[in-house]
Amino acid sequence: MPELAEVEVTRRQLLPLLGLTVACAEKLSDKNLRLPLGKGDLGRLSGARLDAIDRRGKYLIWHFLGADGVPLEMVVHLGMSGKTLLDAADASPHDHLRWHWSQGATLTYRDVRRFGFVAVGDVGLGTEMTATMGPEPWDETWAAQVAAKAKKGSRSVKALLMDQSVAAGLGNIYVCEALFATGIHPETPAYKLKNKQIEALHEAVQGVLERAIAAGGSSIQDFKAAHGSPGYFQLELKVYGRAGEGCPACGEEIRAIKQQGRTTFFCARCQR
DNA sequence: GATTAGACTCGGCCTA
DNA sequence: TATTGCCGAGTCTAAA
Repeated sequence: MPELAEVEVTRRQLLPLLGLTVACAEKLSDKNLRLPLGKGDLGRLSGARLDAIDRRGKYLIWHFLGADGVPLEMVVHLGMSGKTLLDAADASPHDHLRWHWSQGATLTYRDVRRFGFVAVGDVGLGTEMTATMGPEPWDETWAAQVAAKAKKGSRSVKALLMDQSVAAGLGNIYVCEALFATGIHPETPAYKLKNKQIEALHEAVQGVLERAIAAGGSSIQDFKAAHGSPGYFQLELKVYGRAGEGCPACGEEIRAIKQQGRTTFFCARCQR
């Protein structure tokens, strides 16, 4: 559940926990996540009341008031395959952490590949961990900030947008989709982009993410019935994962290439 | 030409 | 073989 849209959907799904207190938090697995939890980190959460959950890029920042009256923070990154499950209906060998809350609720952190992590610390941990991150998609200065970085380097627009210090929250799927929506070839050197193109990219990024969040949100409604993963699979992706299919705009075959070790999907006729 | 800082790419982390 | 992400190591490049 990796890119900004999925993280935001996850955040909204977790809001019912606000105001609840952690009875205890436990480790379910000996295996470390990307960052190992410090000894006693989970213990600090016992008796802590959850006051807010914020998102910055793909990071979730949880604000607690500790049992001793001192505020603390928990930072969660879902990596490639991390999920947070409220009152998980099943168990998995990939369940790593569980929080037991007042009023009987439980939250499970499940992560097959373990590229994600959970960290607990003092106030400011979340800010510290996201200090070098670029603007959020709904930041009015997004285009200006991205343009400044685009003019500096020599790399492709795809690589530029994938860089979290340039623009927060974008990943492989939504970068491919936003480039398709604006008709920009993914291998275009970033410094060649016109300001108008970057402004168009900003609009496309917002549109794609808004639709993805809406799709994820609506899929939560019928989640029980669907018994499937919300998000991508219900979202109408125009090019991502569609190599060999016809472009929805012109019918040209959608191509897949590798950039920075990641697959890029695009239409060579629509994107130049 | 040699040095250096910053930009950039790539492999590895994991599992199915 | 593939993969929604990220970071550190190593390489490249522009500038002084």
